[in-house]
Amino acid sequence: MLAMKLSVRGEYALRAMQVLARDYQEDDSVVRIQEISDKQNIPKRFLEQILNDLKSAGVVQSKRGVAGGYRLKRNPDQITLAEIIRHIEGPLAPVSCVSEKYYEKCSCPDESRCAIRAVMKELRDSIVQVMEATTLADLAARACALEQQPVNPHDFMI
Amino acid sequence: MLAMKLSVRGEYALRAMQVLARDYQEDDSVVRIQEISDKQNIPKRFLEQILNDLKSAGVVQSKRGVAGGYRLKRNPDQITLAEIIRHIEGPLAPVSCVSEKYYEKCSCPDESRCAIRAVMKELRDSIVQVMEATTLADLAARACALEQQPVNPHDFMI
DNA sequence: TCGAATCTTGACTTTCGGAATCGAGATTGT
DNA sequence: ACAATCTCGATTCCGAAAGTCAAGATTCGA
Repeated sequence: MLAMKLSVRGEYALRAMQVLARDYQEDDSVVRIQEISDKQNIPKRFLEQILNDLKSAGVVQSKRGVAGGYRLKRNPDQITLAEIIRHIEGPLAPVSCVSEKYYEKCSCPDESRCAIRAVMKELRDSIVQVMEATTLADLAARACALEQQPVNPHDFMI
Repeated sequence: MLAMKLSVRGEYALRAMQVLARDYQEDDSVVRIQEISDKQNIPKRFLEQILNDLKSAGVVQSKRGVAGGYRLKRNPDQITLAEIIRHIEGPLAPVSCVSEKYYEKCSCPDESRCAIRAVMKELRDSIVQVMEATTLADLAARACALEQQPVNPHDFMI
């Protein structure tokens, strides 16, 4: 019951893309869906849906048949977390009356003078800031760095 | 279908608290639930629930009977948006594996070395930052300022 | 050419929580 | 006493998220 949470779907998408980012090579090597599913504990059928969405969004491409699988369509440093989440879940804005492209009127009496809306816009900006600034390449790099470290759960216990 | 959205419940809570903040006086004047409901287009019965939650959370207090109603329990500058949302909706973290008080293990293979988690923690921090920095007094002040301005929808069209 | 491994597509089911409603009760001021 | 108000718990309603399924299309290797 988190206030402003990412859906499971969105989380899976990020985790799957992280796998592809780490396996990314210039040639056209692909990763099987089963492998992603195994590595990340994601239900395979569900993952299919997600990868399909990301395919039509132009984030990944696929290869069918026996040696088939998925790969990123662009270099990992050209794909931001914001792009992924926007395709999988929709706008990043916390309320739809501050969304750029998916604006919807809210039920408050005077939106143009709504102070809450002004604050929500600030919030939106700082969310977008983080998500646009982080690319899949960043993610892969951080994952590598973390792997070098000794196991110490408390390092990341917040 | 917003990615990291506030629930309607949370939005109503903020709007209701804004009303109380603007009406706040040192004496113990109260605002009827009906009045809040009217001003903000919030279903009355639903608002009752919300105000009750905020009452047991110590944010508002109530007075029963004919001249009854609600008022803030503390000065508006002592109540942050974070506090309200946390009581109404729960932790502000985008994924529960980065929540301070409501931590839950996630399904990823190695949480202590999860790069996504590290980014989500950053995101969490910037959300918390905005929400803790804003008090109901700020909200009321901004609302006042906005009311002085001429109507110009595009000023706030994002 | 056949068959196995893989992606493709769309529909389907299930589960769950958010949103909203309701009724009966308790309290207070006049 | 009575009317206005808050109080509390139960209940309904609904849609979306999460997960499942079946049949089909494509590719590669034997």
